[in-house]
Amino acid sequence: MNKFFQNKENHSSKKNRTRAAIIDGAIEVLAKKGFQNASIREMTEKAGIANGTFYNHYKDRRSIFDEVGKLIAIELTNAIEINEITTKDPAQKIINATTHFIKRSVQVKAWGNIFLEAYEEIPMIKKEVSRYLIRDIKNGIKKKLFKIKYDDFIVEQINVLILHAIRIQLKTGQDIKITNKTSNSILHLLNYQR
Amino acid sequence: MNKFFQNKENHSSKKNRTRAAIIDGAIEVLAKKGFQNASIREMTEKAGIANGTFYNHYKDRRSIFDEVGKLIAIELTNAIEINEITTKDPAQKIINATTHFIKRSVQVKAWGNIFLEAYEEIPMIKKEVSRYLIRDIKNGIKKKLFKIKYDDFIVEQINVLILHAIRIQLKTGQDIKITNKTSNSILHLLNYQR
DNA sequence: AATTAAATTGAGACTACTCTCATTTTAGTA
DNA sequence: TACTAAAATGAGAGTAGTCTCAATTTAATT
Repeated sequence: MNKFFQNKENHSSKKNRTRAAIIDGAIEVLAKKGFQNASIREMTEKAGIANGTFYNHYKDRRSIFDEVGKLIAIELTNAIEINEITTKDPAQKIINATTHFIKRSVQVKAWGNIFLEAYEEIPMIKKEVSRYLIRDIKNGIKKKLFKIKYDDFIVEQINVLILHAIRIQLKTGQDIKITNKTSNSILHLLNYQR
Repeated sequence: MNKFFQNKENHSSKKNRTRAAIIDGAIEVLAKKGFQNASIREMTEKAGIANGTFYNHYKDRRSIFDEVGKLIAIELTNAIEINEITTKDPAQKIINATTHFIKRSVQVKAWGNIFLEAYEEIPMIKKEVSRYLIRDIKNGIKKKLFKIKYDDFIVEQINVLILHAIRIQLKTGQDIKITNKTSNSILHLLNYQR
């Protein structure tokens, strides 16, 4: 089992270590079974703790899902931050961010799968992953590169295309062509003047 | 309860009438609870039949979901056929079909909700609802109206935008502006030369 | 009307969970 | 080391379903 969040808490309090174990267990089960079929029993089994312990830390399945979803959104957004490029071209920035976001989501399959399910369910996630996109779109519009008026709906449409690229690649394997086509379509939506 | 499919079978055999009752019941429950939480118990209650009767007609929840999903896809595609316009402009045809498809999906909420869930799950649905779209796209490319190469992936992207428009309107109410923005984005994806 | 075939019924055996709580164990502190 | 507060435990009560099958009812046929 991937102990990503446990490893972060190795030297933290017992409470935090147990929470992290639950989180890692939950990620495994949520990714494999989806929210509705992810039982708390199986999460605690994977985490190596007793069933009842779960309830010392979380109220129910929904609350662990919320926490896991947010943590994953933050980790995936990190992939954007870490790989940010120095160009001033907003189109380039968007393509770069999109590419790395998709790449990471597909490489860490459990994250990708949970992200797909959590995106519509947890409002904070939409915000978290849209930050850079919104900044670069507004910038591109100001520079007259994108011949559109700014509109939240177009941001959502772009997100939906990104989610689709992730979904496909989680199903049929990593494929840079899919990501490139997605980038291309995003620029079309933004009415990018080449 | 909406008895749409039962009404079609009013003068059919007992077997067909019972099946139709199960289908109508299942639609109600699937729309309200989603696939995973739609119990067969509740479906048969709504249908006004005994629990065990379900199993004379369907193997399990998945098999009724498949049938319902396909029936709904066909009904929604009907909304395209019925409203087809005579223009030869493929762009117009696509916008018209999209508009009516979204409208119907949003008006019959149960259908819209089930369609959203079934689209990725049941391959036949993707095919069924893409038929007209593919025809018009190919036509538009031939006429040099859409400056792209034909690609199944772009069809999927368009579908994904349509699904998104439906999802939003099921959540926040019918809104022609959302549909229009979606149509506009579809033409952008097709690189439509105005 | 009698017969047979088809369809329906619902009790109940199974399965699989959620969540609580009295008890035990562990960690941190004096 | 002894103490105490925090955390973990897991048995079990409660809930909610799936699916089967012997018995019954209904429909169709002769």
